[in-house]
Amino acid sequence: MQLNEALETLKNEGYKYTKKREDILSFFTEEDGYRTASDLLNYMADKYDGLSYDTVYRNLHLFRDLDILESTDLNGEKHFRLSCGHDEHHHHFICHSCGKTKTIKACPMNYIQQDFPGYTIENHKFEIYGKCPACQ
Amino acid sequence: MQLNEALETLKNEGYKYTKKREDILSFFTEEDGYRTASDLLNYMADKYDGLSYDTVYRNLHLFRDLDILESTDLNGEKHFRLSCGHDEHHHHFICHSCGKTKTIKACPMNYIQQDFPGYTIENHKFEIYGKCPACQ
DNA sequence: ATAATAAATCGTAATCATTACTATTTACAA
DNA sequence: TTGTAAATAGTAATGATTACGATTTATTAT
Repeated sequence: MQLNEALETLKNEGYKYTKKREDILSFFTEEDGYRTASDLLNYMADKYDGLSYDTVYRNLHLFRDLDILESTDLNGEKHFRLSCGHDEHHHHFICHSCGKTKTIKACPMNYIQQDFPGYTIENHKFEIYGKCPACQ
Repeated sequence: MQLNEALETLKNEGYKYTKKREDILSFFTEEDGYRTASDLLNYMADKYDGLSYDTVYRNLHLFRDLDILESTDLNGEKHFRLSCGHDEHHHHFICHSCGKTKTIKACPMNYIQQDFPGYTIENHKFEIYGKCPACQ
């Protein structure tokens, strides 16, 4: 997902353009990997004095609802990254040191759907955690 | 993991027996599935007036360190269940309505270890979420 | 261009889960 | 039964997140 594409999505869905929204999106297009609300607050603090929590969280949740961002729970804190929505279904290795990810193409769900008769499967999570080569 | 086995582990590791610890363990042996600290507090409140947060969290973490319990992050809240440590490696379907689990025997890690040269893999998580037959 | 208005943001407080800490109590070993 | 380290109570602090009235701003209609 690119910055322009994300801004386009916002416009198409009837949301207003603000410089803050562009900067939030820039943060995620520049940063490659999972980042927290607090990472974003730090980044934005350089440019804006007294940015509201409300603004940060409202936009993070809006962007996630619009599939511009995706999120995962890590150590009791939500982490966000640019959505991979357009790519084919996959999962992530996540470096617990730098937050960067590597795509896992294999998805175990293909093999085991039939093992759950009577169950409603709503979603699933497959993540590998460790250190990437750069963080060794 | 049974109650007696868990109490035995505590004793062997040099921890003291208390009725509160037994009751906490009973909660998890009676309840089959993932439960939160707050679920446990509710259960214990019936028997103990003014049970301390410290006691609940300290014991939850102790039990997890001793592999009596295992935990997972769900909706920004830690959920605990009896450990499946002795069984062969597996994962869980988790019912988001009642917290009960179903074992998933297949583990995708077997297929993809070799796709991460230069990476240190520390752990992984594979969970399926949905509704179990009883909660439909 | 200007005014109207709905959306976005600010400033701040509230909430929820979790952690921390001192004083007191208790299990257990000598 | 007494000494001691461990466990707990009572409560405050912390960190992430949510909430909300007041104010500002982007966009639409005039």
